Amino acid sequence: MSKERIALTKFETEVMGVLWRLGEASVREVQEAIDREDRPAYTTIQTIVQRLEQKGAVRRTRKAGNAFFFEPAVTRKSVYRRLVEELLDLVGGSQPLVAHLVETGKLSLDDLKAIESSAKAPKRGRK
Amino acid sequence: MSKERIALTKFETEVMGVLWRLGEASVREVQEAIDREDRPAYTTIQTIVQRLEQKGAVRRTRKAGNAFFFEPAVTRKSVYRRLVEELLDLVGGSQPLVAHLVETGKLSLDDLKAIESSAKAPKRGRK
DNA sequence: CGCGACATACTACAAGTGTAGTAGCACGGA
DNA sequence: TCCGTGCTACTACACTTGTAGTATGTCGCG
Repeated sequence: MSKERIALTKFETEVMGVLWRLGEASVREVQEAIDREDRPAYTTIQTIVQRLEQKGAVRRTRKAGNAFFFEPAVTRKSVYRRLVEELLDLVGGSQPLVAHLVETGKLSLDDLKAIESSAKAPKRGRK
Repeated sequence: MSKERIALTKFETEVMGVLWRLGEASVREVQEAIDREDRPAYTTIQTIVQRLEQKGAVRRTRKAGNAFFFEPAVTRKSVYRRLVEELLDLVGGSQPLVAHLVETGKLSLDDLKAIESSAKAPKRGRK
């Protein structure tokens, strides 16, 4: 279920990133996992997590002490898909996008080759 | 000049897209160029153009009749760079991004090859 | 059992964004 | 020259987003 119609903001996506990495985490853990000079306040993270919960992007799992733990309720892939689609609309397709990446040196030809081969190979892993 | 620190919203970027395509346009022309089911009101486009002007992303060129014409004051590339960088931060690099494109079928291996060769070739064209 | 520490739930708020209405001016045709 | 039509300048507004404070609850230690 949930061919998610969910739209996440930049910050929300960042928090999801932590959750995807950790699998499950408390608000405190999320805050500590966020690696930035100017780390947001605990309650800020809390708000974000709450909004994510309302949007159905995370769900509570268990309670330890008086703290809740949360886990992702949407897949990384589905969220990335939205992000990427939005960008593609803006720049006019993936071809131009990748070309831009190569032009600006963000992606080397070797990278491309690497991707090609791993794509050709039966791509083991979660479907 | 202007190693632009400008941040544009989605809609603003869309309007810039029109301007980059047309080179120069009036508000009316921009509105007509926007191809959407639910086309925004004329004054909506006007507001966006005004904000773009304040941000320094467009400038007035001439006046024809009682209407102004505008042209881009920032390059497409510089704007794309920001967009892409933001996305890359979120997804963790261009390699994962392109891999995602290939996986989800947004980009074919042939596309990759095409990009490779055009990148190897001295890339004729507007600089 | 009581207290302190930490968590939660709720509230707040300014800036940014999409969206558009209105008042008034100016250009060009008659 | 006068008028209408279209354009500009200004104003408005609700919703989102990032950011955080406060009040209150509760878990576990001593």
